[in-house]
Amino acid sequence: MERVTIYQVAEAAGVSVATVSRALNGGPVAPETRTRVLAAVRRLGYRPDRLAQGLATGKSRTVGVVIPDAAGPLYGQMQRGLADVLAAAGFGYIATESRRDPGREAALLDEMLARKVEALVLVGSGLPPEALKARFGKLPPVVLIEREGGEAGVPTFQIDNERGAYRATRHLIEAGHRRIAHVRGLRRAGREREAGYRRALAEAGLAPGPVVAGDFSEEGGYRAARELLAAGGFTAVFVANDRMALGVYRAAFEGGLRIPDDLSVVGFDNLPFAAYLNPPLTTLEQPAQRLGALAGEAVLALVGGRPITGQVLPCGLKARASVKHIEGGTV
Amino acid sequence: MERVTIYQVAEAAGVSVATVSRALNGGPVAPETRTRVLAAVRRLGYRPDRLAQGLATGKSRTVGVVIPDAAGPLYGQMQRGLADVLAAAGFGYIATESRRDPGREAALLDEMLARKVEALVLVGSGLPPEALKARFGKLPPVVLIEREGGEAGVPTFQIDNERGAYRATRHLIEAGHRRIAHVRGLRRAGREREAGYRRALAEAGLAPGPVVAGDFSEEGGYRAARELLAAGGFTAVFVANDRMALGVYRAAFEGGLRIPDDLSVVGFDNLPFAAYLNPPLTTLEQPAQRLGALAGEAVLALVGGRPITGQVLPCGLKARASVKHIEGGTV
DNA sequence: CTGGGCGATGTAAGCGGTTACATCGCCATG
DNA sequence: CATGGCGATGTAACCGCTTACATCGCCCAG
Repeated sequence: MERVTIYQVAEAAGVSVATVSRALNGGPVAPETRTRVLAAVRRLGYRPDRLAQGLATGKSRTVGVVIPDAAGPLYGQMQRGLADVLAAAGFGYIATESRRDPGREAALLDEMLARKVEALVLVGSGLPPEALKARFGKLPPVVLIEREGGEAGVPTFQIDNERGAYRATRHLIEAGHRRIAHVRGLRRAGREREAGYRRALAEAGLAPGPVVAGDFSEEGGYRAARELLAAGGFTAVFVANDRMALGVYRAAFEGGLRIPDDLSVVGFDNLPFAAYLNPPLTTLEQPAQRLGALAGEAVLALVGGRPITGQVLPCGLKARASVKHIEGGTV
Repeated sequence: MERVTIYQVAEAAGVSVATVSRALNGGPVAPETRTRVLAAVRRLGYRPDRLAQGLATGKSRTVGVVIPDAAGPLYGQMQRGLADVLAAAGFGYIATESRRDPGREAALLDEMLARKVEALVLVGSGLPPEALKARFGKLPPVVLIEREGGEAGVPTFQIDNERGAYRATRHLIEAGHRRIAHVRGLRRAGREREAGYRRALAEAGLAPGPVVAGDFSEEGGYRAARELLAAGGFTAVFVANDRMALGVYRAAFEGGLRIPDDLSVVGFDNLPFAAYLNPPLTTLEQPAQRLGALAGEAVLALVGGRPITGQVLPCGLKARASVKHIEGGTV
């Protein structure tokens, strides 16, 4: 691969390499010289070597993204938002999965630091920032997405899980439900959604219905729902995510319960399938792509030395047919 | 950030930088010296700068991945397979979405080449290799996943869509169906699946039922199914992917048809929701993670100068309750 | 005893850029 | 007319690492 270097461009344009570099990076160059250089660049097909640039400047124009689990359905959207704003600014990114394994995560970070990433985007659960600081000493700027532990100067972007869950639950209450069960999720999102659920109930003077733990998977939702149905005593259930809601649908069907006539269900995430279930699932939409885009802008700000603060994004209720307005009644 | 360089390690260990480099990279070094160097490395927390290494060796230990659409549900799995084998070999990767936009794709490749990727993994549809060659001249080794145009020396890994579709259709035929409709997908996967469908039918001496075009989305499946149902004349339908199958479920329900009693359905992909639909959807499972892993191994082989050939992976039928065994009858 | 060979190590030249500093005209000013 | 200042450009050092080549002991064979 006969790479074209800046020297060849310099020679072709009849100037020095310094001038070529300046012409390319907006340094002080006579307009006429600049066009000559650019012409040579084009003619030769010159493309600056990012590695060499990085070595010389200490900047790699790369950001590292660490995510617990890339298989999540919303991750794709988030990544898209992030990638777009970064790419527009000429930044590349390297992304990797931590699999929720601290050792693995540390190794990934090590590798990223070796590649001189200019910023780190940490998504979801993982090593707490203090642990990182202890292990790695000085770190490049960090942006957190849906992750705890953002101190001052570490912008955190997240979905308002608590408020979303609150809205979901309120939606059920307003539909006339008085006994509302909950299938809980995992980790922080799970806790926050449960909190919102409880707040809505408390505010309405209602006792929390049965609450059972799930693991965010279809199977987990299914098992949780069976447990719930065995107990009975509720007319609606707020499920911490759509995948589990699917399991709930299944358990309800097997139990001979019709949704929403016998049981109303609200999910969370608004996955693509939600609108096409039978009945269509009422759920909360997460602005995942926007979350990614905001994080990307935060990265750019931080890299540019501008301070920036995080944000909590609301999620919107998608009311569909899985919730029934009732007068009374109990499973 | 006071980076520790190889010079500091050399000084601390009382050797020259060359020796440090050799000790680290398995060059000829006296055992005693090596331990001394490694001790210094540990003590100082030295971490080689990948950029500088890359510049010096011409190798970046990075591979570039281009994918049309990262939001696809199977992409996460594929990426996991790929990332794992790459990471185990000390390779990082930069991934980006082309959005099926040739201009964008070309720009991405340009950026990757500038970063001196040692190999390219091209996923799904995109610029044909000849176009790439014309635009970029010499390219690093390329591995194709689910993409056309692999010539000699360009290993291609793909799912056996045709055979999968054939199996799906056979499954319906064996269940007694004689009039089998098809909701077609897009691009190559769509064409291949349709081909398998037609082959199974032809082989069984059956006429292809109504075939209507879909776009792989729930909505597309829904619309296609409505069109199909308006025509009628079939007892089963093979849908080119699970998401569209969901739309078919919806249309069937709205049309008052019960699945599988009035209509049998087979999908493709085995997305997580498939097993939890009502009824559970019979579909074909794609070994996406394995596909990624194989591609990763191919990259490693190519980078190591070993030739390697592509592979076509079969997909397995997950028989579930959306198909009914029948004696006769027509919608 | 001496020269050759070999393994361990050091020296220094790149890799392809950026950039501090020096140089060089040229023009306005005193 | 000499001088200072300024914009455009060139020179060369440096970023952190790898590696070809030189050097240096040391051991063994002649």
